[in-house]
Amino acid sequence: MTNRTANLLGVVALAITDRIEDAARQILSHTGETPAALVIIGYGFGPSNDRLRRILGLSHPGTVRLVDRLVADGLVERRKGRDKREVALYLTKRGKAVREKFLKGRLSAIRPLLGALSADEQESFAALLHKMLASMDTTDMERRTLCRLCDDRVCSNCPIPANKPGQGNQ
Amino acid sequence: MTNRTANLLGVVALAITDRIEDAARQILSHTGETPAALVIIGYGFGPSNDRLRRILGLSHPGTVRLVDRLVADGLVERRKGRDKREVALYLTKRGKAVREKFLKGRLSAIRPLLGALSADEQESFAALLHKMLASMDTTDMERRTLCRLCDDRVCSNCPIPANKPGQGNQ
DNA sequence: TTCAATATGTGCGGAGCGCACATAAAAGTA
DNA sequence: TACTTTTATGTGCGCTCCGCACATATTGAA
Repeated sequence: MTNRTANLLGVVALAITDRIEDAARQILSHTGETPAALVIIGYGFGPSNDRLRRILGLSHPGTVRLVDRLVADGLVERRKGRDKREVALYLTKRGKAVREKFLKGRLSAIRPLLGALSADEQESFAALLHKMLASMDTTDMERRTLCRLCDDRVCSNCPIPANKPGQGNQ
Repeated sequence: MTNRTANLLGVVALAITDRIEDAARQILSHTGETPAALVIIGYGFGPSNDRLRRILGLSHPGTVRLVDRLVADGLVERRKGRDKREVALYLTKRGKAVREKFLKGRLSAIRPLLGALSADEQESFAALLHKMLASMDTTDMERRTLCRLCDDRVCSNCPIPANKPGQGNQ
């Protein structure tokens, strides 16, 4: 009964995204793709507006306005990019702190659900999740989109590495 | 490494809700809690505005406007409730068809991810999900909120039954 | 009968986003 | 070099979804 399993997975997914959104709301004053933007920019490679847009899956103007809000909140700063056209986005000190808080909050929102499983069960569970993710055939950009809320420091042996050799850091 | 597992689960949850939202967008002309409203009302017990509100986790005015949109689209009709105050919400024929389409689309959005697992693995996976959900201690209303997108026809042995004996159907 | 509780609805505004358009810079082409 | 296309950013405008404050009608309780 794949459908039964699919339905259960749907419930867990909904429960978790609800919880993560709640956590984000308590930390940030903005919702939508704001936390994702914070995570992506926080990798420190200075993404352009356009690069950020592709990862978040937003329209271009939507991304500009999102960055506007982050700048207004003092979380992000626009620096000069490689071109005179491009901007390069970086987190401010405060932005880094908020990002940190969100990543912690996200894991804290998820962890309780795993508490019901024994250590062994958690291992099997992780292996199954890993297998599911590894089997998705996605483009490089889609992988970054999937991982737009990830805390990469706890993601050892990432099943969907967006960084292929020779591509640099993001 | 609970955090690693939590992170993996977060990615899968995000992937699935993204896919479900995409599916919903192709079927409905509205987003947000609209699909959930359709599913809940579709159980046919004629929920009041206020009851719907509590399940969806929206404000009261937000719910009124949501129902307004559904009525305008010809998916929902407001009938007389038990009081002269209450309304009783029911799906129209078209509403039922759209609900059906959404539920199918939702499962279709989730299923591919399970395709990577063998039948045995799916069984174990379902058991683990079941255990996680069963362990959550939630109120009756929170359970309905969790299950607000569920297709209850494929959910045999529900880990979080919102219907306790003697409570009727929803 | 008076007052609180319950249920619905409205006026208004804000957040988040997309479309159409404008502008600047870089890259390609004649 | 001059012209055109592509790339990257930003603006004007409006839409959707939603919440707060407020208004109204009905029910129940004192």
